[in-house]
Amino acid sequence: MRSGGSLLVKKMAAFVKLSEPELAFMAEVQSRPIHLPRGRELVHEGQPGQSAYILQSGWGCSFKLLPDGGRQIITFPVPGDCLGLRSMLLRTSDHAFSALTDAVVTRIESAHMSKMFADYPYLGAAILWAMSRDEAMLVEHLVSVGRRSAIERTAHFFLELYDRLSLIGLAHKEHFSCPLNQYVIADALGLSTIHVNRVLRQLRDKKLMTFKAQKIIIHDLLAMKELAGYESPEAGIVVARENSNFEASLQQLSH
Amino acid sequence: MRSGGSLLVKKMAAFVKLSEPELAFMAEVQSRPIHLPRGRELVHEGQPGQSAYILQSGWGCSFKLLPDGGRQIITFPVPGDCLGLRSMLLRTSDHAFSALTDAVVTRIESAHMSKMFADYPYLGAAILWAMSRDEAMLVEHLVSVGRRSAIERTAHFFLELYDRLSLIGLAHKEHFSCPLNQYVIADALGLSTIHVNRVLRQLRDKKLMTFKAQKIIIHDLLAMKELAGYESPEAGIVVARENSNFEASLQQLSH
DNA sequence: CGGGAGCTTGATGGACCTCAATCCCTGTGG
DNA sequence: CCACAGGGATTGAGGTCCATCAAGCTCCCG
Repeated sequence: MRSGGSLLVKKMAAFVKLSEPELAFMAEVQSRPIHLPRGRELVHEGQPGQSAYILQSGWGCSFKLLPDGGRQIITFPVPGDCLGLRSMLLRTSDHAFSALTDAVVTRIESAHMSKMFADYPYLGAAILWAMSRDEAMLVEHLVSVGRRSAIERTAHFFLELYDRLSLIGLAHKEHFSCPLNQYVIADALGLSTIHVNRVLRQLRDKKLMTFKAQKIIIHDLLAMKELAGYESPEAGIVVARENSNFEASLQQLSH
Repeated sequence: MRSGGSLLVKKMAAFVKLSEPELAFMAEVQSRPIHLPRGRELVHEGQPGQSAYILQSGWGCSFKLLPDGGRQIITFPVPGDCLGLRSMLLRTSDHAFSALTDAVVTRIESAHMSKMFADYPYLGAAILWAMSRDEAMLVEHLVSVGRRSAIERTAHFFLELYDRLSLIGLAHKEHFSCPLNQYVIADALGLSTIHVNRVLRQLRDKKLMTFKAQKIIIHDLLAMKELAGYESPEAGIVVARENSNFEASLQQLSH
């Protein structure tokens, strides 16, 4: 796998094809790999002066804690995802990030990030696209928690995960490995652990999907989508490149 | 009120002080005002080829509909807020926007938006800051719906609204006008109308706040925050300007 | 063999939803 | 000036979904 950003680049390539210098730049701006043991908190809520990170391998979760000890998981970053882009602009991080498995990240200094916007506008556009995509997922998550029943919500969650992992080549046919336990799933979906367990059994009984031994098998993709009201995200738009300025890249997006 | 963007500029000024040319640019890129009658849908879900808009006056809601007829309201844009920034980058809008009162918006073409990033990096940074701020509110919304009880959630919602309106000068002391009805509040908070009504009565009985005749009066701000577990957002960071490139603006943010 | 992490199942209760009805206010038209 | 309609707020009764409490299970690892 070539140097620059590996899985992130793979994901971004669904949006815009990157040139050799851009790939080189992506490789150059990343710190050497930082290894996180399972359970390590990389970013704390309220921590000031953040950099951004790229998750290279392993899974994590970003979350907020409540005064009563409750926890809401915002998203589960998987390899190729960016962390903390938002906290670069807000002064402090508004949420925490913690590794769910042993993981590897690389850091990107905010100075490099701004150089990227200035000198490699296509990269900047691609990052904005990735941010928008994440935000769209966040919206969908809100819809789930606000308006979908426990079983719809759970089905929707795994379908989304399936699509995300497919994009970076970590899902094969209708199965993929998933190192989450029922506790963290509950905290993501706004349910109790026990109810998550019951819902998973329902899904199994309905022969829709099975979650066992860190493996997800989707038995009936169509019926799952039907149940969850799931719509696949738009396929990526590979932007044709005629010149390399940011203006053009955004303009093309709107046509 | 001077030309360029009025309330949006006022909001952005909490982040970075804008120069005369920047203000002029902001004024120039906006279309003439578009008047929307109450109830008009400006953007439909799935509509392709979006522009961004600035809401100049009136209130609206952005939302997603579900197959079963349910609706999840994502946010209530108020004057000075941007609409549809995200849908400029994703090919289609992932949610709808509808005017809740008679409203006025101006449009910004995506070509202008890219020119802004290229030629007025401070403006670009300010827009990214505004996007990040919106996303942080979205996260907080998710936390509310996922993990807070109905009364906490409701209290939190009005406190956030209070802070947002204060920022643009639309709240005075502890009261502000609020053209929402219990139906839309329910759809935002993931509750039924009836339950919203009961919760509002509880808040009234506890002498925390009153919602009557389109007016919110917060009687006990401290107790409200205590109940909701509410934290005010960081005060804006007014970035000192030494030069006008994007790199510097981002660098300064991280210190 | 013991212990711990995670999964599973049952019983009970509560928060919130649904259905149904009434009330209030405002605008409208005869 | 009053009747009426309609949007919105309010209240009650009953039911459901999901949380909480409590226990037992399985598997892995020391």
